[in-house]
Amino acid sequence: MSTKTKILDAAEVLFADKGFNGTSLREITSQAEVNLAAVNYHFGSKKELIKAVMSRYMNELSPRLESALNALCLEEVKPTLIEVFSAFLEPLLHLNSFKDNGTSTFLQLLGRGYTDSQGFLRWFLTTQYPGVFTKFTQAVQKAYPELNKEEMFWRLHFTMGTIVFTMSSSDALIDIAQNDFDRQVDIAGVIKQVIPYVAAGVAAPIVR
Amino acid sequence: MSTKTKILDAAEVLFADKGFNGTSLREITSQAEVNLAAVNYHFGSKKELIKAVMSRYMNELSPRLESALNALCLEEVKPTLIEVFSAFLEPLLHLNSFKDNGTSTFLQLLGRGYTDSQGFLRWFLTTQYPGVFTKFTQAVQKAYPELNKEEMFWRLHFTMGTIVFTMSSSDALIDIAQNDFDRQVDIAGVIKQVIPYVAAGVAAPIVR
DNA sequence: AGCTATTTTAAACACGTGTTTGAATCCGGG
DNA sequence: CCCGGATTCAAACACGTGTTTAAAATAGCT
Repeated sequence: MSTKTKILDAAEVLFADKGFNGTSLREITSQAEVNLAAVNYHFGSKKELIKAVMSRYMNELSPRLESALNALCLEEVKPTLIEVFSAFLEPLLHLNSFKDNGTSTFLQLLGRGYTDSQGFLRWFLTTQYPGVFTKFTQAVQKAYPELNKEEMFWRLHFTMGTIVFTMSSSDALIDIAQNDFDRQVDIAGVIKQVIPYVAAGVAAPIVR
Repeated sequence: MSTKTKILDAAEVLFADKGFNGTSLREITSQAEVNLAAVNYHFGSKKELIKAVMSRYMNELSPRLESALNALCLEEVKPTLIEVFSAFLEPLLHLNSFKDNGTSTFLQLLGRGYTDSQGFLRWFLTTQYPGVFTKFTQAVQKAYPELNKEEMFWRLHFTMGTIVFTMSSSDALIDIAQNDFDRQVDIAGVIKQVIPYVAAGVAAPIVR
């Protein structure tokens, strides 16, 4: 396995667990069993490494997600919000076959990216992968046309928050749930629980 | 104004903006115009300062919140979920008269506390202020008794995520909203938008 | 094999961090 | 007034950070 890959593999789990600022290059390189300088040699800087970690996942996810949402937009029948959000399920779970715990890791990274480092990652994602966002809002608009632009803006950000925040602490939550309710829970189970929640939230009656 | 207060005042806005790990004691003390060593003298350590910042808000918030939720539990009529979540409104907005931008700052701090520093703040809050959590779950249980313990666990955490995450990036979101929709938005407006969302989410049909 | 470009390595650099120290200063009560 | 505890202050400490350097090792090609 190449040094680059070893670094990316080690970095993504540490970043997901302890945040970008909370993870040092020395932790990453010793976990990856490579020299400290290798990060700057192969990636240039820590910031570029962060982008590379995210890109590896986004390049796997975004084509599948875009085409799933696209299919929804092209159908002649109006989709339900449940269908819109369910369109995320297959692409997200596919990350598990792309990498062990891929879904969970990616969602945790997404959560980190929103809060760490003053949202530079939000800028990175929206500028580098704009297609996902536009397709998504199109799909929601089609499912729930009564929602005006501003209401949709807020509800989609609430949804983003629900998903991202839940997933960024999903490991801890799953632990608690398994202890308290004595029941096997995995990331797919959490996602299936969250879909009705966000769908109902977006579909909430409009107050004006 | 006492040195202790000057430190707390400077620390809370920096913590809210850049996170706990992302804010250095030197930033805090120079903003507060006090000597660097004052933090360790008055609070002992940075960790204790974080706790002190949160406690100042929680001591203001928690009695009002508990009594509002308590009132809801004691009524003989079953409350709606909207009413349960609206119980948060007055206590939260009261923080604005306690301090400039108090509501926004506190919610941002809460968001930071969940993601920064591996959730030691979550431990701090749940152990130091358990009343809020138990009263809250009691109120929700009364409003929606069909929800079993496990489903409620997840939906309350989804709700927590929505609130906390939205608020931790509320400044950025409010900026975007004001530019894109040419409309004045404040933190109270965001809270009023989020209440129907989370109420609908918690009230979503149960899938078993 | 021999040469070149790529990669790895250990060491150092410059800086930022939280914390501690001990002297200087302030302030209230006898 | 003057003493003594509380507070402030500049300085230093010990350590961790991302990055850079230049030499050593490796790999690939003719």
